[in-house]
Amino acid sequence: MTTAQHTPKLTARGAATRTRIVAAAANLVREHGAAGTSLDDVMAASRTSKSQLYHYFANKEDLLRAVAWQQTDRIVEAQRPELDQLDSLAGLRRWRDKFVAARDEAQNVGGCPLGSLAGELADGDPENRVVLQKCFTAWASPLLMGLTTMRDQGQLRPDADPDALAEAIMAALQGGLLLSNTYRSSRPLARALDMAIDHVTSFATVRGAAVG
Amino acid sequence: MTTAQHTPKLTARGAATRTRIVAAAANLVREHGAAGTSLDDVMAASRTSKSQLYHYFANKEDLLRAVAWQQTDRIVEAQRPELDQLDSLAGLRRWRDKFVAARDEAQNVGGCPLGSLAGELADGDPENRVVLQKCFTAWASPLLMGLTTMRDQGQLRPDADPDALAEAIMAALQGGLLLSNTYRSSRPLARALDMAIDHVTSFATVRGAAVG
DNA sequence: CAAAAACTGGACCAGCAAGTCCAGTTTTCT
DNA sequence: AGAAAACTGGACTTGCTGGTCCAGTTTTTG
Repeated sequence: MTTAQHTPKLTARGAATRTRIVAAAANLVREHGAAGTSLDDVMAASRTSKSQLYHYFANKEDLLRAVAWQQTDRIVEAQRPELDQLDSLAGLRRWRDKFVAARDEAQNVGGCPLGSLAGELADGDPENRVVLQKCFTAWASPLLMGLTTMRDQGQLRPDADPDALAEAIMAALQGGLLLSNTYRSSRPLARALDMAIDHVTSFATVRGAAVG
Repeated sequence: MTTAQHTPKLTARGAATRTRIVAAAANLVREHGAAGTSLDDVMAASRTSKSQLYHYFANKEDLLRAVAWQQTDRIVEAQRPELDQLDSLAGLRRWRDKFVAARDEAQNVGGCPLGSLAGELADGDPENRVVLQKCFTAWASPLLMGLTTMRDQGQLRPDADPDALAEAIMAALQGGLLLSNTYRSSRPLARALDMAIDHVTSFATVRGAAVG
């Protein structure tokens, strides 16, 4: 992904410091949520000082936006092996399995790092929403491409709308993660994703069913 | 719904005060989220004092749990006309339409009041999760009953699992609301719910299709 | 009608939050 | 080399937060 930020000129050391800050903040946000993460925590975890934070970021929300980018990179990167072959029903199912397994490994604690960020940031600065939208789009992009390929190859009927399908899958994913976190069980997520995949399957042609 | 709390003995005035506090807190939480709502805000909005808050609630989380109950009541109550006839595909679609319309009326600002509460409370006191689970269950309950009826009446195939269907619908709903809030558009919600209803439809019998 | 219990108001506190300031060091550029 | 710009540390300020305390009033109850 490498979602480059518009950071004009940075020394090697400066860039490293900035990266360290964002990484530390991302870890904290993943564990305690955005509101539950103080700048002091970020300072301690990244071994930096207040003035450095404000040297690299305008304010906390600005830092949080950078965290959103980083999370997106991280998520997309972690799922690259699966996302890269999301061009068949079988590939979609592998992606689902990996996701559910990952949640179980994390004992279903903590929702989607991007989803919780969205919940806390979406009602703030309008700039936040722009960033979050781009993050979701970036995340869904491999999904969208895979679905488009499937349709173009004739695995899905021509009337299948890859855009609508991808968006619905993302919704199922987010909602599933929220419920799974609340119930401390991967079951809601699994059911939500199964529903989403069944939905895609309902657009499959004979050929698509054979491939998938 | 009337999810009664275990409030031992309360004077008429005391009960009124308590209700006033919860209602005010619920409004604030709906607008600014749980973390964004201070007890001072609640005091001002409910015309009460600190000591009253702590007379009726053990601490902020306790108040927030009461808010979750109240939100659930409110949600279920608001949708009673539709939820009561959720025993056909047509009824399900009416419910969907009402929901999407309501979101558009609210200009898609603010996510699900219960969903955002879940995001912020689920990782705190374990008691929080118990309450949230009960809230989601209460919300999904009419859905579950409707789907069960549909299966028992032969509108859905015997292998349809009302429990799984209801949970998947809730996930689609929550995820759809999150994305709709982020995109300030009801489109993601509409697509997610359409997917969910299509999923139910895929279990419909000839008879069910006729009724729905 | 009194005493007990329920209720109320608001002053107060300690801690922590984001954000500011500035004096000093290191790196970069010419 | 030497000035400018980038970078660094940390003390400090201001405001708010959840939570405590207690003195006083109202309501309930024996």
